[in-house]
Amino acid sequence: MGRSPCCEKAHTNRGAWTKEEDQLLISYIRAYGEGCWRSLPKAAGLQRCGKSCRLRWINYLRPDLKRGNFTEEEDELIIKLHSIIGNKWSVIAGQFSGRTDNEIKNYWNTRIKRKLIARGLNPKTHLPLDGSSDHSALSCDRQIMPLAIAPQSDNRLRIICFCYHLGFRGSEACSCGTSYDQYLPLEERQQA
DNA sequence: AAAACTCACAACCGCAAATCC
DNA sequence: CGGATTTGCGGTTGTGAGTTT
Repeated sequence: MGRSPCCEKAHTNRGAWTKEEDQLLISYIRAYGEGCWRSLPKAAGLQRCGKSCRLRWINYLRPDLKRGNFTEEEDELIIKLHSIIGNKWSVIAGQFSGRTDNEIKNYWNTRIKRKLIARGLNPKTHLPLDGSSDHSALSCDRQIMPLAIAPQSDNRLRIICFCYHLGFRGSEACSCGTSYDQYLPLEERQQA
C-alpha cells in the first residue's frame, strides 16, 4: 500500500512562488495563524501542497526573519556548533534568532565548507586535511559551551552542555566540566 | 558580445518522528 | 495498541544572476 502522496500533484503549482501566492499565504496566516498545513492551502485559496506552504512561510515569509549577510561571529558559531553536533541544522538554527535551518544549511554548503577547506580542515570531521589529527580536542568548547538556553523567572540563565544534552557523546564523559542543568546568575553570564 | 562556468539560494523529495484516531 | 496521517528535517536539485574566458 505505502504512503499516500502529501498532495494531489496534478492540481498543485510547483516552482517559484508568485507575489499573489505569497500574499494569499501571508494574509491567511495573519488571520488564522499557523495551523494545519495539510488543510491550509485549500483554506487559503492556494494551489500548493501544505509542505510547500510551510517551507515558504518558514524560510521566506515569516516576519521575524533576519536575512542579510552572516557576521564573522555567526560564521564561527556555526562552525563550532557543527563540529560538535554535525548536520543538525535545525538545532544550529535554534541558536540564531531570525535564521532558518535551510538558510544555515545553504550557507554552510556554499561558503563555510570552502572556508574550512581553505583553513586546511575537513568540513565533515573538522580535522586537519593532511591527516594529522588532534585527539585532545574531544571536549566541547568552553568558549561557546555551555550555551544559554533561556532566562529563568529568577533572573538566571539555564545553561547546559550540548554534548550531554544531545547525546552526542553517549555515555562518554565530556571533559568540559559542565554538569547538565547547571544554572548561572544572569549578571555573571553577561560578564563572562 | 556571447558562451561557458560558478555561485547562491529557493524549492522539492524522501524519510523518520510525532501525532492522531 | 497499531495503523494512518501529518509534520519536520536533511539531502539534493533547479535555476537565475554574476563572473570569467
